[in-house]
Amino acid sequence: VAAQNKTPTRERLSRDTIVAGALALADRDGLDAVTIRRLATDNSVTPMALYWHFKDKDAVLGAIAERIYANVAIPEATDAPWDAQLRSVLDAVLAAIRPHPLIADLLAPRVMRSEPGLLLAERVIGLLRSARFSAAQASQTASFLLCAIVILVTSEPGSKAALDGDDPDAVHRSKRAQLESLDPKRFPSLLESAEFFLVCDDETMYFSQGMDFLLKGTIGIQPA
Amino acid sequence: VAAQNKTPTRERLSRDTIVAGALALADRDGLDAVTIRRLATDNSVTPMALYWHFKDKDAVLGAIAERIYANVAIPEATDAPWDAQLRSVLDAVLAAIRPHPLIADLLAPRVMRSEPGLLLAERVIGLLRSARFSAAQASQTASFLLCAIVILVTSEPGSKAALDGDDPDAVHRSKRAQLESLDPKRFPSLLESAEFFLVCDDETMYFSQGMDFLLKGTIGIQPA
DNA sequence: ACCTGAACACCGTTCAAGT
DNA sequence: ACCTGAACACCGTTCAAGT
Repeated sequence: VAAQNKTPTRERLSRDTIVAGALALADRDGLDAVTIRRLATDNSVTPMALYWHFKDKDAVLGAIAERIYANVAIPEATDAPWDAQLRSVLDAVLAAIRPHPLIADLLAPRVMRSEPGLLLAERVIGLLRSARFSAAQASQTASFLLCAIVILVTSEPGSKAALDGDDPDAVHRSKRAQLESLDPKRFPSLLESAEFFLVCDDETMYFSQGMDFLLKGTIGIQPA
Repeated sequence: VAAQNKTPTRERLSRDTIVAGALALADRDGLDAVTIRRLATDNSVTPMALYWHFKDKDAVLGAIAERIYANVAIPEATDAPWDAQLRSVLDAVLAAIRPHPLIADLLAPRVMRSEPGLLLAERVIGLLRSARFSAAQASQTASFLLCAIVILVTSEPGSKAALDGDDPDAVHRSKRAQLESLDPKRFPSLLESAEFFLVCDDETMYFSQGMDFLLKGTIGIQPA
């Protein structure tokens, strides 16, 4: 039952191998599976060994987040309009987060806690400032935008993130049953849309619409 | 150190008193403080007593979420334009969630898992359908909107939600120190906006702008 | 119906000690 | 520098038993 994903010939423990293993584990079994003791056994080591490489569990989680933010391919600044540049930055963030729906929640609170995340924020704030956003508006909008991309990923219908339980099919069926048993008089619109809470018919559409929303919202509150 | 908030003359254990206590505890000390064993001692009872009233811990958390969604004063349907009505519905959601920044994360994944949450979704979907959104668009936009309000609350700068640690002042100071030690060459915009990540100068402004964003975004993706 | 006692299989973390 | 052993103070949950 327990999958061993360690290298059979283990040299040494390192921050990098710990984080890589933790990320893979979280992507497969969810964040709850990431435990100090589990990481230890996966690396054929004692739990306390991890405390030499990381201050505590939170530091491990922080390192996972940092690794993902470091993976964002922030596009170079161009002379394109600010909103087009913003769009491409947000697209890059989405591309980096999408492969990790199960750990997306980890990311939102940690943007401002790692260099790569701060660089991302710097870029977004800069673009907003160039669009005449005040310092306060820019910082608030920037952090909202980054969090919003996270919820776009986590709340994609039918994604693994929604099905927190162990058996995805069972969760799916029970949700469907619950939705279809609703009173049609009280929940007419919900029943019409029920299936779209369970599966995403068109992922590309879903995400491009989400990004459109974020862009339109940002443009909508742009100071005159 | 341990605050006892039980009624000295304890009659009986009930779902309602358990949930009320859990909510108060979470609002004060955060979600991590909400533990079966803590709730038990707060109610002068054995941990296992709770398992008669709730299936498991998740059911307790679900009941907390339901209680908050039940508190949303959904405004009556009027003949006002759909976007004005949407705005007032979202305002009602915000008003219900704002007092509970520390448990806001609990709410997003649980909208569709309680009657009051489903009623809310029904209402929002209905409004979007009346604005010619497709069934898929409407359901996706509705759940995004509800989650977005949550992140508006949780990511309010300087709110208790951001300061997860025990000592809020210490966290605040360390964050400020970290931000101000950034290289001005690489993080010019961030440094300009630094203080707005730490405190919110104008809460009313922050939330009204956030709601404007959500409305503009929704209108922006409205089908032609 | 409502609650307790004892027990199980987990956690994160500290501290002293080993090499 | 890098890791182990033993121990502490917690968790959620089950299961049989009490009233």
